[in-house]
Amino acid sequence: MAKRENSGVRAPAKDQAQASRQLGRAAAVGLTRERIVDAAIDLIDRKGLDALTMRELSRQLDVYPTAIYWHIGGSKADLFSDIAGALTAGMIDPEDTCADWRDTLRLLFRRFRERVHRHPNAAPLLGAQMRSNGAPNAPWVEIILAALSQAGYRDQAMVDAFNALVGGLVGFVTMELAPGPAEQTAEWEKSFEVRLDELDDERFPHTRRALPLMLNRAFVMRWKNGSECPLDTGFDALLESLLKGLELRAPANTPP
Amino acid sequence: MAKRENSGVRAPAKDQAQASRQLGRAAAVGLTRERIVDAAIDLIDRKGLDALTMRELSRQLDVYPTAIYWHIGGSKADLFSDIAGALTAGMIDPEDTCADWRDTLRLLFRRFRERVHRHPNAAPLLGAQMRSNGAPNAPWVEIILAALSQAGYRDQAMVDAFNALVGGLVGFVTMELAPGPAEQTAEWEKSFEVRLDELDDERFPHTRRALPLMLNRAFVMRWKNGSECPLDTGFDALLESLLKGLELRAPANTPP
DNA sequence: CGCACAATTGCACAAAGTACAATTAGCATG
DNA sequence: CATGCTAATTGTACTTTGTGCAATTGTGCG
Repeated sequence: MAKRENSGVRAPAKDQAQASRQLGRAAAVGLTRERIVDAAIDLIDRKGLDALTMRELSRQLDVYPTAIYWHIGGSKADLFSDIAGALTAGMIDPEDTCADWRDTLRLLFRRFRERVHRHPNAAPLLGAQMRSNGAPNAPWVEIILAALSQAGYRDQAMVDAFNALVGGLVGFVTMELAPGPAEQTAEWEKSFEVRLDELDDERFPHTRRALPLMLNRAFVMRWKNGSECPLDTGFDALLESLLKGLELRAPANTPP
Repeated sequence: MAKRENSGVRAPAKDQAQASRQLGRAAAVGLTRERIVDAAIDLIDRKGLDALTMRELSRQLDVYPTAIYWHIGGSKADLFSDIAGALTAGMIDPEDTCADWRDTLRLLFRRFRERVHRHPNAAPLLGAQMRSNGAPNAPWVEIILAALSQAGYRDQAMVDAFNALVGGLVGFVTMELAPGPAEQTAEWEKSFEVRLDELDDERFPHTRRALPLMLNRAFVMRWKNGSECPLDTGFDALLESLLKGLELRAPANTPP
């Protein structure tokens, strides 16, 4: 089932520069893939990813749910794809390269993280979509590869380094913004502090010592979302350590 | 709504060492949190995360859906929590430490990845659950912190390094195993190769060159799942680079 | 003017999460 | 052995969601 064959009537082309002709409220004509995706992102930002239902989305657009399907094609998954595409589109422009490959990568991934943090509720989509939007021509792929080439990487080692960078850094952000089991606050914090006191000083000395610094500021030790409590310095540590490591492990060393 | 107050009858204690007394098929007595979670994991392994519905699960257990609720408490999210807990439980035993802190971390994260790869369909749960299962006493937290201490890290720098390690490596595995927009194969591969030929050699020279090595072996350039096409060497590159970087950026250097 | 097609309405259904009351099973106690 | 009390489960029923499909309207072109 769900075989998406090119059956007769297809969704309109993506680049229809539709005349947004004057419309009273949102009646007969408007409703583009773009408008749908924008509304979807807005909805996700305001009410969370779970609140994005076809019906609610259609309500926002003042249309019937099935009208949306006509534009985005088959299924809700397609909408997700479009959303992920819209969020990553134009994230990087190919001219943003520095003399030093390290600076190029810093710029690239810092900007990526900053952009994702602007839509924290949509983060799960991005992480999931990292498996092939089918865009081998993404400009940032070329940028990363060029930087790695400059660092002295070739062939398989270059691909490995690429995966290390993308998987590690994008993965970090995905986890940082990962949604949790919904709502818990006061009662939860309480039970956490209780377990804190139960911490065996013999078996967990380091954990015990570091705990004040880790509460809500480290993975597994937090109950707040990464958008409320960002892990800025952790991300920097990952980025800088990774760059340092890549530099030293490069087949041809290039001192700063 | 969904306020989970301690209202009267609660779910049974987690440690009920229930006598699994002899039961014909699965009628009156059996049905433990443990049995439910096991069946859920089995279902996820066989049919994917989306196939885990309360109704299907209840069918597997030969019970009514609501019987499950009685055991796991309130909602499906709680079941997810339990599953994530069961998957990570006993992953590491506290005695697994090596003389060199680098070896300790290698052992820890390699084993983590291996364990997650045994249940690839459940990977999204793990990533999401990395935000506080409410387990500050997880043995592996202590192990990591101890290793970092051995490496010369203290206080905030230690926490940052902790986040870098966990976020980067766990994030990598999460992304590696991220599920995609379901089914696409032949038709897809075709359109991918077409875009390959369209790749502008002027603008994307590195991408073009590396492409044969990257097809299904690099993020964004693959359509297969990470369980079909694991990114082994990429993970190793991340792990080793990160360790190298952490070593060199440690407040107090410790040569190998 | 009318016809083909783009865009949307309106309905309808199956599947899923889960609340709620009724019922049974199992054990401790009088 | 009857009698409760609570643990465990059965039935039922309601709501929300994704989505298929036929009917309907709007719109530009010959």
